[in-house]
Amino acid sequence: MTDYKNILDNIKRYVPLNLDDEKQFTSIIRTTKVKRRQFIVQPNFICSHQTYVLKGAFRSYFVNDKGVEYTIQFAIEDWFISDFNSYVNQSPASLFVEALEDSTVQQIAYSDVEELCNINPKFERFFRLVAQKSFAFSQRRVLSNLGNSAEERYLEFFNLYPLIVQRVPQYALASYLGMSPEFLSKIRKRLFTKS
Amino acid sequence: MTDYKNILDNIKRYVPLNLDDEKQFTSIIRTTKVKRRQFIVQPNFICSHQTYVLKGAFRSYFVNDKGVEYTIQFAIEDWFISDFNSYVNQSPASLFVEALEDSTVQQIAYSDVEELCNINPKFERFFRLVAQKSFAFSQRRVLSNLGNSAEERYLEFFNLYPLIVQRVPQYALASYLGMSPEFLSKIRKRLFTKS
DNA sequence: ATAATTTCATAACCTAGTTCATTTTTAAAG
DNA sequence: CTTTAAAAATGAACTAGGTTATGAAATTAT
Repeated sequence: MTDYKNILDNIKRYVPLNLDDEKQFTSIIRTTKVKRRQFIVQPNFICSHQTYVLKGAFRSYFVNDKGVEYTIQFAIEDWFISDFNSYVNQSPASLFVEALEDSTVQQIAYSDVEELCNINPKFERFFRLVAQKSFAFSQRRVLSNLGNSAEERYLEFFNLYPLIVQRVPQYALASYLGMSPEFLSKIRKRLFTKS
Repeated sequence: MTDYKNILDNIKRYVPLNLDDEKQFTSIIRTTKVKRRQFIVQPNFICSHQTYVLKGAFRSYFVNDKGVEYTIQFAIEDWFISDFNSYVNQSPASLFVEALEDSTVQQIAYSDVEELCNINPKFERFFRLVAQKSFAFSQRRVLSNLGNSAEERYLEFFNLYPLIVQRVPQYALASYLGMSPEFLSKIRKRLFTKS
């Protein structure tokens, strides 16, 4: 008995769906469980699916040649995650996408999505609106990285996503915010003793 | 006698267009000339158009409360530019978009674009693909900012966009790359005297 | 429970990049 | 042309944040 309500509600925030539309969409969903520390995307493999998080938490990250990690995205309930560059170009991934907790996900394959978009413009529209929103969001992150100090970036993130801050390891958050874990620790101490 | 070939070719890199499609699209284009230093988008005004650069150069940037500028994007011939966040949400802009040279642009209004997408799925698809590509690109920039030193970021940009480097003022490039103009000057000297 | 492994905190030292002030060069506008 | 303004170069003093190292706490697995 799989639960499609969450993901359908998510889509309906962008486009109205009737029962046929819903059936079309759910027919391409595959629900899976993923264990903590398991990878759903790995470098050099093509990221063939977009993953919707029904339950759990994930992060995507890049590892450079010196072994340093850079977190690109977190995803908890009701978020999509993937190596988006690999997904849209169907080219080899450069990121890891790893479960931070035991999770349940709903996956949709690239080819199914493209076909669905072809036969039903509502979904074409949905994915356009999502991509546009994602792009606008990413630009805000670029700006935040350019214009804010480490402490300001942490505070901004904390205010936007208090739930994520509590759920992900500190080193992962530091690597998302563009600072060393030691420095994030220092910032937190400073803020804590101040208040 | 306006030239629509460039912008149509640009679209046709993503979706095939027949003569009717082309007419539909060109009917919503408005061509204008913009003088150097003129703004086509300003903070607090809604960014009602997307702008395609037929001839010339632009940059979009944010100015913080201390008056420091942060460049979000450059655009030369065959690029689109706007305050995308303002455009997609039709909310007040936070960026300036300024002509760096005397330019000719082709603009399309938000409402026309949305209507066009409604009546012709080809354009819905085009804008989806562009938004997806833009998002993937922006994520790569985030990663470059996180993982590379100032010199590496400059070299990466130089290799990708040698033409832009030659055309835009150095302080604007520095503010795009996330470093002070003084430091960019130092980097260039270092690289120049080395080779 | 308890051993093993991750994660986090703390501190001393270090450096990439900033800031500020001044000079030189380049480009815009009469 | 020549005047004026904007942009770039240079260098000295400074700092935000990184690096390295070590021990303490939490989690996780046995």
